[in-house]
Amino acid sequence: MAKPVAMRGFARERVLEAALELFSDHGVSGTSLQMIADRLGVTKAAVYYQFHSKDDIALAVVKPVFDDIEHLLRIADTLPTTETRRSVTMGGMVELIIRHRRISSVFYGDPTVHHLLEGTDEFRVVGERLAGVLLGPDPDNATRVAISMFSAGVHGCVTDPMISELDDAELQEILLDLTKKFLEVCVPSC
Amino acid sequence: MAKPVAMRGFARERVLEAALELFSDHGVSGTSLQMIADRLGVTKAAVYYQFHSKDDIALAVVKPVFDDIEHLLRIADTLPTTETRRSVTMGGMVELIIRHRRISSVFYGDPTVHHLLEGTDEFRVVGERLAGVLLGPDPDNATRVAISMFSAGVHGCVTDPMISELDDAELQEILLDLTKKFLEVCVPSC
DNA sequence: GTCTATAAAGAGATAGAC
DNA sequence: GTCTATCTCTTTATAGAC
Repeated sequence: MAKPVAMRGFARERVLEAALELFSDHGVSGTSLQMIADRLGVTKAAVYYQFHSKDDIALAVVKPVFDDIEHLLRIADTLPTTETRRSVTMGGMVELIIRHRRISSVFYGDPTVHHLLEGTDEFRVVGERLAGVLLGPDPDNATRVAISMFSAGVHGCVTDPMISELDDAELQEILLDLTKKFLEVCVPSC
Repeated sequence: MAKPVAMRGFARERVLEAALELFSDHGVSGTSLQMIADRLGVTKAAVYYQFHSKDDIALAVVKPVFDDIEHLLRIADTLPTTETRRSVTMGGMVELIIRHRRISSVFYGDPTVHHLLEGTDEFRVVGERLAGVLLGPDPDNATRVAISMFSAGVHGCVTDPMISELDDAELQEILLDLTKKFLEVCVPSC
């Protein structure tokens, strides 16, 4: 007899939730399948039933973020000018990163995950499209640096312990304001 | 007969150099002593002769950065106002991070290293003093977020592959300019 | 100061019982 | 779908020869 639909896939979600917490505490390389299993009170074999490898888990954890980025890029594609595409994408990224506050910081800057994403066409392509929209056509060096600093800054800031007391709404308001000012002053072509 | 002074400690430096390259490619957790030994063409035991543990290597790699931060903070301590202390420290950090371009990015945001540094009084204290100078007395939330974004942004940007073609001098010029503008526009108390 | 050898623990992953 | 048990490889780290 099949399990009710409402129950199906719950174990998978629990693995992802536990993995996310551990990844963000210890990094992906610093997290073992044993640690994930222990946190769930199950054995490694039970985890392997849900995912074929540790890489699979890491990719499944980040997937929702890339899905949202892709959605944002589809919206940006409908906009008429380079400038509006860029500013809408930057604002959208801020909201998106805060929505996935725990996830995005885990993966931005983690070399292990970087290599994993580079080796996964689906994700690499999204990253390249995002960079294309943020940089615009023929970006000069100052623009490149400003965009890089913005991206790293937002990702890094949302999980900075110094900031952790701020709730999502408050953080988003401040970050959107900073983003607007930053864009006006620091990106030459705006 | 003792080894000539000019030779002493060279093996140690070679270990640190190899470790730095591997750490920046694979993260600290993703790098094993075997990988370090292999890159040097020696055995693990030879590495263990120079350092008692992997943590020791990681701490020795970051030490020069913290030495320079401490030097910068001593300079900042001599300045009269909160604002000059902050702007001089921010500019100094930009130069310092570029000077240690390969090192600093490895460690900023790496959870393994974060825990290691938190557990080492010498380094934790420097980090706290730095945060104190950058934040100033009684920082509001917007200042906290701006400073956090600045720190993460500079660290993340210097090793962004998108930026890697820029040489140190060019990158420093752009980053110092961005820092100045950012400080004027984004930090409320300035 | 660098080696071989090895211990002891933990990693990722699989097979097969229930 | 979850377990026990196990395999194989790698890890950190030490002991002792040279």
